Amino acid sequence: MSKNGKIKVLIADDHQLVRRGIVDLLATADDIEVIEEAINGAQAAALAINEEVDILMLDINMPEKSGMTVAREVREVKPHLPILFLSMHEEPAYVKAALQAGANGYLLKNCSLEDLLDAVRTLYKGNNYFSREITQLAMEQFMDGAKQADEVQITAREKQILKLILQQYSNQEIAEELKISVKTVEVHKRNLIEKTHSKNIVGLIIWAGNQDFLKD
Amino acid sequence: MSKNGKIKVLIADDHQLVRRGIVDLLATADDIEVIEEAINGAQAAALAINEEVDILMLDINMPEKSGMTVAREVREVKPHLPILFLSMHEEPAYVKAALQAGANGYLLKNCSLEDLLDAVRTLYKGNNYFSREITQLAMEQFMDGAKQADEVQITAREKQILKLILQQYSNQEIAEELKISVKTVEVHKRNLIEKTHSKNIVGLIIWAGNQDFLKD
DNA sequence: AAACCCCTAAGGGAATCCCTTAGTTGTGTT
DNA sequence: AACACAACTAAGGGATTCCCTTAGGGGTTT
Repeated sequence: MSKNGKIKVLIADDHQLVRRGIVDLLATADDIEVIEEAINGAQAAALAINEEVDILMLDINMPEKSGMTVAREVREVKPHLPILFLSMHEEPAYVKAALQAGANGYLLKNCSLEDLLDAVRTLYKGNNYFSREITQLAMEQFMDGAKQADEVQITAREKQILKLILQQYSNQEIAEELKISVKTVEVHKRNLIEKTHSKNIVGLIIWAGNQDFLKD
Repeated sequence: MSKNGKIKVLIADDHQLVRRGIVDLLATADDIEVIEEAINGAQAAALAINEEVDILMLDINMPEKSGMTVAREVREVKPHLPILFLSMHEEPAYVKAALQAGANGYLLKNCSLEDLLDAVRTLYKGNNYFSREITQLAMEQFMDGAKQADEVQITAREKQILKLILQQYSNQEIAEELKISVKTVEVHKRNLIEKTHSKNIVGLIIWAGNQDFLKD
């Protein structure tokens, strides 16, 4: 905490209007102050590591470095700095990725102003804060996740083949590229479709579109 | 214009933080006032039609009704009301869709505060305003668009079939659903793949993922 | 060693892809 | 009215992929 006793917040978001909204809002709280604003991931990581900060508020989609990457980097240097993700996405994939990156909180951008203040204060106390929607989501996943134990595990080979599929390679082209038989390619493809509970390639492609491990 | 001579703005955005940012910003200009805020598309359309408004500021992605739909509806009743789109997306598909819906302006959410004020005043004077990035985009498209004349025109039938494909229907299932021959379904499928310059279904599905006319 | 997963691969029938050809309908043009 | 044109329909036929079954080799876990 700084000399004046306020919670020092670093905001990273590439949208000026969003930053503006947050800054103005936090200004209304006399126990919180925004000390820095970052407009991209690289800047966010640098500031979070070098400056004295109590809370790191991160947008997920940023140029240079994604929020996930920033979080991972900061975690290595300052493992106890609370990181609050602010995102438009409530898809499970995003939330899970954020948690794996070490998030202490995850707020949707359509949250209420009170939620945001609550989140900052809660994180500052060392606790986690997740918005209602995310908590709800986690509960649902937990519920039928107990039965499914899903989570779709893709092997390295399958990932490799999936990437080629997404580049519109035919089975034969994939076979040539990887120097294996067309029949083997068919098997991998089929396994991918089954693992993702798809009915055919279409389902696989749609599923792949919602995965972020392919976008590295 | 209202009695006090200020430009009356209606803001529609489902993210409270974004609305807050815009409202606070516009409050700094003494020739502009925000008279209404809508948190979804349906509300935005109703307010824009029934209230006295000078500028309609629309987010593209909103629950209930998308910004595009709102714009079209408002256009029918008030053809001269300036509509300013505020979006995170600078993909050509979004910008084109906005223009077709009758946009007078298109701003990216990472625009500067001055840009936003400029945009409101320019639209109020009856002119169009597009941010630098969008203008740039339009110029590029215009340049090599002269050669390509692209724009992918999908027929109603093809759209109908594409939606079924995306639901993982097989050719046979589509044929039964639409009461046509499997051979005909194959033709439509093939035409879709060619129109979208895809090599196979995979390309079509990926292309479809970037289209928003399917998400109505 | 047995059980298990991953990668590899083949056989064979069903489905889809890909290319060609073509009839019907509606719409707009001359 | 005659013509052009695009959309929708459909079939034939070879190439490719899908789908299911079976199966061997290599690596890890129990």
